[in-house]
Amino acid sequence: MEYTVQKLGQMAGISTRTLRYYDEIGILKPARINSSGYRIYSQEEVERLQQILFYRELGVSLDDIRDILNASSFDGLKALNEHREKLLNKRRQLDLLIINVERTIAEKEGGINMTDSEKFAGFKRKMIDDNEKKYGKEIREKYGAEKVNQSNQALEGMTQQQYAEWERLGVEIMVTLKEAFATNNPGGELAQKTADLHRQWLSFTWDRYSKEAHAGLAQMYVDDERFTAYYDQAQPGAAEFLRDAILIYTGQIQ
Amino acid sequence: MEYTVQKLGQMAGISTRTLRYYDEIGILKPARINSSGYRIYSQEEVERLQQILFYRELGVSLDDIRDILNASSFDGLKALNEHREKLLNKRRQLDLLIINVERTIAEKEGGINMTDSEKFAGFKRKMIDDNEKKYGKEIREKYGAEKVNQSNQALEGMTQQQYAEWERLGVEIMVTLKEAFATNNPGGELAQKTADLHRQWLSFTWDRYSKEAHAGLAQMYVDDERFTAYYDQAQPGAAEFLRDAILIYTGQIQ
DNA sequence: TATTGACCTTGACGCAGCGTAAAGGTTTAT
DNA sequence: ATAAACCTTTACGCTGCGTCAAGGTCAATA
Repeated sequence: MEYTVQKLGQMAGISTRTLRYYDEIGILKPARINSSGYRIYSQEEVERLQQILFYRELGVSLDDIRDILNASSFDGLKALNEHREKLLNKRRQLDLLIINVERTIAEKEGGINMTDSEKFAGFKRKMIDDNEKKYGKEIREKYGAEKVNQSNQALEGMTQQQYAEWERLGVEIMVTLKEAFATNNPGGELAQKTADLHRQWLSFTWDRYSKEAHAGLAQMYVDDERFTAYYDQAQPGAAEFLRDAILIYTGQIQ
Repeated sequence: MEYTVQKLGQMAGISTRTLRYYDEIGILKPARINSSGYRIYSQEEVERLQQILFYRELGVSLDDIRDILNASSFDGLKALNEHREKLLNKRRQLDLLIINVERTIAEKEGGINMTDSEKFAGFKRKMIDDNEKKYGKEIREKYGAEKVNQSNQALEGMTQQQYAEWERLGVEIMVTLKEAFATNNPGGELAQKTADLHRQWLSFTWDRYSKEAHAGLAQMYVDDERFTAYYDQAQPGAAEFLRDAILIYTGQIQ
C-alpha cells in the first residue's frame, strides 16, 4: 500500500504541512518521489510516522525523536514503559493545573469576596476560628498554646497571594498523596515528595521547622480521627501512609 | 519601594528580557521612566506581576492573561473557563494515549499470540466475512461492488499496526461521540471533532475521500437500522447526531 | 579625575513546529 | 471541458522569550 501526503496525513491525523516539514528536517522521508514530484510513502514510513507521533505526544522534541529512532538498538518494551511513566507524570501535572484553574474560577465566581481584602481577612479569621473549634483544645494540649497561636498569627499575616499558595499546596499534597498511596511504598519517590510538600505546607504557618515536630504531627494525623478522616479523603489508609512517609522523610525510621 | 528591571526580575525569578518583553506587549508597564530612560516599577506593578506569573503557571497565554487582568472579572471568568476546557481536552487526549501505551505494552508482553501474523490474518479475514454477511449486499447495491471490494482489500492489506490503529480510532469515535452527544450541538467543537475522527477512520479503507460520499454514508447510518444500532450504542439517537455532525462537517448543511 | 564594571537602553535575529496563504501543476470524475 | 480534489515549492507569521550587538548611565575605586 502506498500513500500520498494527504492520505497519510488523514490516517495519522496530521496536516500535509507537517509531513512536508518532517521531510524537510529529514525525520521522515518518503519512500520515493513519483514522476510528478509527489511524495510517495510506503509501509515502512507509516510505521516510522507512528513512532514519531507517539514520541511527539510525549513532548519529545523532533530532534530527540530522530535520535531515539535512529539509535536502532532500543528495547521496545523498556522504552514503552518509560513513556508510560512520563505520561502518568504529565497527567498528574495536568490534574494539578485543572484543579488550580477550577479553584481560581470558583474564587472569581464567588464574587468580589476573594478580591475584597476586608472580606478576605474575614475569611481567614473564620478559618482560624473553625480550626480553633475543631482542633484547638487538643492541639493546645499536645503542642502547647504558643505554637497554635503562632500558627494562627501566621495565617492572619498572610497576604491573599500567600494564602492562595498555601491552599494550593494543600491541594497538591492531596493529589500527590493519592498517587503515592497507589505505589504502596512510603519510602518511594512519590511518597517522599508528598512528605516534602507537606513540610513546605507546614512552613507557611510554623515559625520554625523541626523534624521531630513534623514526625509528631504525622503521628497525630493517625491518632486523631478527624485528621485521619481528612487525609483519608485521598484514599482510605492514606493518613497512615502519609505518616509512614513522613517518618521516613524525617529520618525517624529508615 | 521602587525597582529597576534587574531588581524586580530577581525578586520574581524572571529575566530582565522577560520584563522588557512584558512592557513591549503592554502586559506590564513600569510605573514610570526615569530621566535616563530606565524602567522604574513600584508596588502596584509587583502585584500585577505576581498575578501574571500565577496565571502563567497555569499555562494561560500572555494574551489571555492580559484579558483576565484588564477586563472585568466576568470576562476573566470566561477566559479561565475556556482555558479549563482546553486542559480537559488535553487530559482526554492524554488518557487515550495512556490507554494505547498500556495496550501496546500488554500486547508486547502478551507474547507471540498477538504478533502471530497468521492468527492476525485469520482474524481479519473473519472480520471481512462478517462484514460481508452483515452488510454486504445492500452496501454493494448502494455503493457499488467496486468500492466494497476496495475496502475489503484495504483491510486485507493492513498491517497489524494499522489495524490496531484503525480499531483504536473506532473506539475513540465512540467515546468522543458519546461526549459530543451530551453537548446536543452537532456543530460544536466536540461533534466536529467526532466527524473528523470518522473521516480519519474512513480514510483507512477508502481509496479516495470525498465530502459527498462521507455525507452519504452518514445518512446511511441513520437509514439502515443495523448501523443505527451500532452507533446508538454510544447513546440512543447518537447515529442521527453523528449524521448531523458529519453533514455540517462536510458542509452539506451549515 | 579617569577608569572600571555593573547596570540600563533599543534593535534585531533566532528557536520550534508548524499554520496559512500564494501561485502554480496533476489527476480523476463527470 | 470543467470542476474538485489533489500535489508542489516558497515564504512569512505565530509565542515567549534567549542572545548578541552597540551603545548610554551610575557608583565605586585608583
